[in-house]
Amino acid sequence: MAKLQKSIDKRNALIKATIHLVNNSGFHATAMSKIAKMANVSPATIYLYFENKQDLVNQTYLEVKTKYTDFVFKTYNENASVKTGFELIWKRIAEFNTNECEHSFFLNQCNNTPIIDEPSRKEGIRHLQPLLDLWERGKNEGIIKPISDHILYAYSINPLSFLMIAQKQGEFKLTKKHIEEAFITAWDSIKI
Amino acid sequence: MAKLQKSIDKRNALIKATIHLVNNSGFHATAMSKIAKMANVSPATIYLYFENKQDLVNQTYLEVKTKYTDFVFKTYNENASVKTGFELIWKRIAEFNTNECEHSFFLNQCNNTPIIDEPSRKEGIRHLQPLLDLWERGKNEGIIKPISDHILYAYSINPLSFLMIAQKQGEFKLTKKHIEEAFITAWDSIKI
DNA sequence: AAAAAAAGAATGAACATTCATTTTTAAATA
DNA sequence: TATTTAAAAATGAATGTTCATTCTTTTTTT
Repeated sequence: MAKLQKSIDKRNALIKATIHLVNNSGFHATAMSKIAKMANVSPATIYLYFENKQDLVNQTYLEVKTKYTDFVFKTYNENASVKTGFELIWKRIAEFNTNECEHSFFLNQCNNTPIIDEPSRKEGIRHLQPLLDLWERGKNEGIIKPISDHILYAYSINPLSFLMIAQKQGEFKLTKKHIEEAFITAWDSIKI
Repeated sequence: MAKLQKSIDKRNALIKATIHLVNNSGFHATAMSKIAKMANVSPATIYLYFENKQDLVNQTYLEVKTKYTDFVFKTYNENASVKTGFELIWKRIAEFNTNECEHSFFLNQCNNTPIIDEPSRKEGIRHLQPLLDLWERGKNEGIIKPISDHILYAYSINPLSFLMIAQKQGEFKLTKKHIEEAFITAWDSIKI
């Protein structure tokens, strides 16, 4: 194993452990020593890869968010119709929420609590720019309601996060049928 | 001032301080000594009112949740039509989210993170029983989509929480006009 | 003056981070 | 190729701080 690879493996193990522990106990209840143990390194080693605990969580957040964005737009095609384009993106988001539940839950926690530094979180929903552009087009074509992107997001995308959390908490099982119903509901909420 | 009243005042001050500090720093980053200072009591005094920190937060959660539910159904009338009934409840929830932002944010944090004991959180959306009953009626009348209550909630109620958080984070200003647009969107998402 | 409530200081545990050493790596030399 | 060696990486233990909770004393109430 090459030197660089080994380092990356260790860093990845630390990030994975951070996600898991922060998800289940929260930021401040997660001790560096526990993260170290789960990643099979010494606590001191963490500080070779990250400045401090806050830096570790900030970097984890950025990494997960990038992974999310990449996944979501992987299959997107700008030439599709507004509805088809929306469906492509929406279904990928749903897939990410279902299959990468830990990542998804972590992102949510970061977005809804004061875990993360303001600067790291401040970007808002701009990382979904292609979706915002699609909505813009939809508004121009008279297909999408002429309302704030935040409201469009709140009604068509954010509900998936709630369903994912409800599922994690065991209140609810998100089946394929539910996903289909949810998509129709999402579209009904933003279409004219 | 009667003895009992004084105690209640002190307890309320503690709960208020807890909400404020947990909102801005999270549960584990909020020291009992800071809560005490903000409530103008000694740290030791907290333990006359609450068993420990976890108990303080659990009780705060239950109290805020009760306040929320009471507020939301205060103006509700079971005899109204499904759409009117929904509007009555929805608008009250929106009002609570806007006017009692601190309470609302606190509830959200408790629902989306591992702050709260499982038993305290486990109730799910059942505290909104009159709304669930209304939806049941709406489904029977063929007015509301015949889908899971969790999905109905995710699309018609939960978005308000997202908008409230976006507002708190300064990304977005929730105006009266936005509220109207959001209501229409909520109804569009669940009506048949 | 006895009981209840409240206070501030004390205690002990947990934690983030750093320190002093050891182990590993890989380049240089034979 | 085998051996040496200096640098890099990793470690476990130590450090100093913070914090929840408790203890002892003081203040307030009745």
